Amino acid sequence: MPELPEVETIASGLWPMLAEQTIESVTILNDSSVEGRREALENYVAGREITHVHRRGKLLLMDLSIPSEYEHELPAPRFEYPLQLAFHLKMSGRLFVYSADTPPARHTRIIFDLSNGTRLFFDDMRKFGFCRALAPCDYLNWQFWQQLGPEPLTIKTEDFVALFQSRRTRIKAALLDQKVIAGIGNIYADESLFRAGIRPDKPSNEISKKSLGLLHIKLKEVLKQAIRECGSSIRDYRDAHGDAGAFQNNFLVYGRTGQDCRVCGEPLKTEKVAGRTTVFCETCQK
DNA sequence: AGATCTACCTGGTTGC
DNA sequence: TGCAACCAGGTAGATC
Repeated sequence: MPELPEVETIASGLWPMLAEQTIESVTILNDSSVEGRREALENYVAGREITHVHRRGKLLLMDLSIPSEYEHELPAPRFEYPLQLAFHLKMSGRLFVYSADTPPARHTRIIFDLSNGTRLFFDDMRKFGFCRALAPCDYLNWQFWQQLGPEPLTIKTEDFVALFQSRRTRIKAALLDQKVIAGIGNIYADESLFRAGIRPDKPSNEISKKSLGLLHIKLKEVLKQAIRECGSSIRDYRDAHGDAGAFQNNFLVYGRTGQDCRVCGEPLKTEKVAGRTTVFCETCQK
């Protein structure tokens, strides 16, 4: 289930394989895997070169070249954003590059044929993920993009603290809310709250500035370590090379319900918070 | 405003 | 063994 570190890993793994490639054609095998204007994906993408592959929150973004002879056709504002492909992998989405003769797999939803003869597959067993082609004007109509919160790895700690001091919802719900902060999912919410010693169900505005500052430090530590270890692999996740990550070996709470806390030895508790399975230590988290 | 529930979807696991 | 129920996950939208 790709969160920020997994999407970062996939983006950095894909970029060397996609650099300088032109998308020759797009084949849509499942309609619901396309979000936004289908004709944008069908009509604007073929013939473009992939100029960058990167990440924003949990979105994987591919910048595409806009040949200058077409620039005048693009509605204003023309230059706020590039022409992009945005992928949200949700739980089971994967991106792989295969050789030209590779047929679609059982769960392949979209295929991009590339100029060097390889093809980019967007596979997604559960069909929750999507690909969206965005002309510069399309960002205005995409609520999810417009409301996406700041990046946890670049926001200043004082700003991070302010985000959470002003909300009455439970801290875990706030961490998972992409409008508050981008890129955090169930794994890294639980892991960072444990490391900061904060109960997941504690009202956000009742947590001291000091604790919120510590949460930011621990969140960044966990995200950076996970990126170094190429993400966490549980069930479906694989990176762009089909390889598993290693950060799951560092989980202190996620998926460890009933097992002993690695710090105090008490059994870990589980509870639903914000509708999500949440694991924490009643002794270590206050 | 915030909490809770549902929908979306599939395959693996658990329980009878 | 067979089959039903349940679970995981991120986000949107409805309802209280």
